[in-house]
Amino acid sequence: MSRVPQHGLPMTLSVGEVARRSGVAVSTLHFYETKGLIRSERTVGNQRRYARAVLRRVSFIRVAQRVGISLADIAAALATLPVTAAPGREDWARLSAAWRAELDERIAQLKKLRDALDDCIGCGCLSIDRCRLRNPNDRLGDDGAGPQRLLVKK
Amino acid sequence: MSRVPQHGLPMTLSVGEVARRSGVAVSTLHFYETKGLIRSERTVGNQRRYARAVLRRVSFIRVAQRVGISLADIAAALATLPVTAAPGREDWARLSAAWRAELDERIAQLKKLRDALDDCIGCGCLSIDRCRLRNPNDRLGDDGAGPQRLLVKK
DNA sequence: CTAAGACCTCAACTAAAGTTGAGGTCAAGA
DNA sequence: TCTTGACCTCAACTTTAGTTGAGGTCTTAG
Repeated sequence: MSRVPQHGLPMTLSVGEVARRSGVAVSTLHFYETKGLIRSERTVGNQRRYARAVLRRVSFIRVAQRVGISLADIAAALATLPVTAAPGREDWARLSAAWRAELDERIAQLKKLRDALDDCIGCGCLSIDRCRLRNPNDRLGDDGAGPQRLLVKK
Repeated sequence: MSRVPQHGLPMTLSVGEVARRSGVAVSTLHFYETKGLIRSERTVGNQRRYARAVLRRVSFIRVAQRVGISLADIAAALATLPVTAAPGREDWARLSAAWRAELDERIAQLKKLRDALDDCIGCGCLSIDRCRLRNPNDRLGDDGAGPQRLLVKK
């Protein structure tokens, strides 16, 4: 594979190795690189070589995506990491904490939604215009004058 | 606005009325129609007229989208509704129950993720290759031979 | 009757997140 | 040396969920 120092860990990883270890496609790694989410050095032969830390970044990216955060936002968060060598535990912890807040919010939203749905199942009220699922701010039903507000805020 | 029978409710809604009441853009309603998510009759002058029930459908669509369900899946669910006039409460209730299951699953996933993150904040382990957040199946860390499995299953 | 505002269609455009392919280089084993 | 598999770049294509605009019709209040 690659030249390995005395002990057993290759110093750098090729794009294929990163792909295999992280589970994302090579093309995706290229893509992430164009988006500034990850970085690589090049060999004399112009091939990418990644520091092992890239695996952490990729993991972070996938986890964050899974929570529904856009690559742009993820890039912004990653940009707050020191560009210098290796981010410390506090760096990751800070980001983790930020994601945790995101997560908490999303969970809370989903729960509210689910509880509303529960009510709806009982009463069939998804078909009732004043349903609080549709109109969570307790505004009056859809025959009122104003525009109806939906949960979706986009 | 439109000709209204004795009592006060317009029988049908124009696209603009639906847009105002549902909070989605006219172009979006057109778009939903091309995707078969909603249906309309036409006036002699070729303008769309919607049954009031369309508001329910649109609400349902937005709520489902908010939960992260694709329009295609929503369309499939809506397709199980009777094409005949007005879906009854049981119809909506059935769909609601289905969504509830979806929701429950998503909430559970997010919670698992959050709990893992909690651990990570304590130990900074997002930077540690064996982190269970990255490797939830308790496979061994990233120096093992095989590909690393991520949470993201896509 | 006429002007304004709502509506119509259709095509083109956008953005996100990648994937696919063509055409060419690099590295390593037989 | 030769060939195979991994890499490289760059452009084009894909899907989802819409939005925007051009060019034209309807409807309604004044």
